[in-house]
Amino acid sequence: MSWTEKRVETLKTMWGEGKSASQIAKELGGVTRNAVIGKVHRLGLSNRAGAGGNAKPAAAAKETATAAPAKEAPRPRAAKGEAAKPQPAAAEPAEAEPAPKPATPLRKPIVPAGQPLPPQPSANEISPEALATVREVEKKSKKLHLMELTERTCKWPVGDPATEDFWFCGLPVQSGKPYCEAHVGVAFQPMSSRRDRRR
DNA sequence: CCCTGATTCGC
DNA sequence: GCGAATCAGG
Repeated sequence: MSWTEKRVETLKTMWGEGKSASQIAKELGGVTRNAVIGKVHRLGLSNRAGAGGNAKPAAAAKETATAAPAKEAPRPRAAKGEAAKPQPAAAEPAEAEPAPKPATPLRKPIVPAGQPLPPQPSANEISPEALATVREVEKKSKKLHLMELTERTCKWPVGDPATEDFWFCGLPVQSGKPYCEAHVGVAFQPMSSRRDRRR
């Protein structure tokens, strides 16, 4: 497919209407959203500024270069069958989580027999609302076992690690975080009403 | 995971 | 000029 005047017209119109590149591509057919975006840029209307006068040049000057002139990153674009992969490799999500964890680290779910149970993160020390939510979610939890956890399953521990009544939430995690929405909510609580247990 | 636009560069 | 691949963010 080529960019006939008619197609370009449709593109301009839709883009002007705020339609997404993928929507436009779908409408036009025979092109991908990349093609649409590429065309949009070439037409100089990337800014979403309706055709005509561009009152907002912007575009350039981002935060890429910053204040490090000495260390210019060339970022050679690997193309088709050429060049190697300068990619820094993906990170290992299963390990190392800087996120504030509940009282029970999932480092080692196994608990030596005869040990006092670690405080249940879902038990005390959290707001009533959050607690209620967690309780709710626990019902829906997938009850996954350690080996069943993936990068995108909630790793919130539920139950007694020393018994069979132990599993991980397993619900879909919230982008990035190690937990599902509900558990992120309680895990990232700004410690405050953390009333100390008299002890 | 889904999605979005932005950019680069071989073609 | 084109657009896939990639990057970057939601």
